[in-house]
Amino acid sequence: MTHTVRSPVAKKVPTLDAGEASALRLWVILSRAHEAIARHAEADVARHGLTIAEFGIVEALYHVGPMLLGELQRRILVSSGGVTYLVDRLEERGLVKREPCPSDRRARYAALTTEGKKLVARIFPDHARVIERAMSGLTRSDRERAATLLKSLGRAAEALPLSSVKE
Amino acid sequence: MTHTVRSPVAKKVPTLDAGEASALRLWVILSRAHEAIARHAEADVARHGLTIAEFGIVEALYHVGPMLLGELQRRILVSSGGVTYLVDRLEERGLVKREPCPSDRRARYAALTTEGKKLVARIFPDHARVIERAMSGLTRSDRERAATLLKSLGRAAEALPLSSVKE
DNA sequence: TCCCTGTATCTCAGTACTGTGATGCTTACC
DNA sequence: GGTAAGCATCACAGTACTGAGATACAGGGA
Repeated sequence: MTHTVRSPVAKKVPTLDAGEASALRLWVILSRAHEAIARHAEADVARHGLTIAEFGIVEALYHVGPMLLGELQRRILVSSGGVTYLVDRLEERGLVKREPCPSDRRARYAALTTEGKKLVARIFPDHARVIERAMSGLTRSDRERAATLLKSLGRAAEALPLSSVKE
Repeated sequence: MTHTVRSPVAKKVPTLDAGEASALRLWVILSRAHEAIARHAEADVARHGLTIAEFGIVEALYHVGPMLLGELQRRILVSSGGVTYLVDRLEERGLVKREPCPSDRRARYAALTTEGKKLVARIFPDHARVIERAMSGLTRSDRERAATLLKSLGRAAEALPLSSVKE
């Protein structure tokens, strides 16, 4: 994914125009930046026995209140089986409980238990500090510039259908 | 991770200063953007029976030439067991072969087979187009702006030691 | 020469999911 | 009022890795 190619086979990819080159380069850099930040986030939540996805759930429930499992699924971007699995695990640990939805008997809420609320209240401030520290490579205004750009990028990519199978 | 909080428990996190808020917000946006692009990349390489990590390996070998397994590991950011696993799989499919390193008998090179080279030559141009399409939310100059910002972000985060265990 | 420390790769059990398909409840339309 | 269609949830097999140790070699010093 180097785009200043120095290899003997470089001539074989002459079809790379400047737009493609900038896209590939950004893809590599985006991946590495995400990976680097994710490592910090993971290491932090792992200290409390949580994965990133599990933390995403309890944090969402903490800040939004009880949510339908389907809402959680869309929010933290996991598969349908994934939410079930994650909520099962959090329920076993006594951090989350399931509750019936009065208006739709198909659906169920996930909500934090008292213990779950205490846990999030205890670890969230530290987590925020860890993320800020991990992001210390950018000033606050650069973070906002980056956020603006990445928001456009993400929104467009989410809206775009995956390129269909050709073979 | 909403930072304009609307929940009944919002008062419980008053310790979030503006720097932390911008960092958390960027973390969410970065994750979603990465996830959205990654879906396109995955869907594309999956058409050829490859994962992103496997594609990363053959692409690196294509553009750089034979590499030590350790070099590959650092380049595509997987664990040591991961490189072994990935190269094993690519070797089984006849895309990659291992070769001894003359100067160090512990080390081994991975190199593309003829078939591997043909595969990359065939799929890389399409892949570049898929990535560019996935990135169509940003103009070329915005991509470069984003790349500059993310490079700083990633470099700093990689250099920073993971926050140590406190309990 | 013989350690001793460091590095490269491999092994393997374990993990955190994903994807497919089934099930049960609800709503909409005949 | 029956039946089909649509969601939300669940069960389970499969997958792509990770992480911790084991093994083999390297290189410098006593």
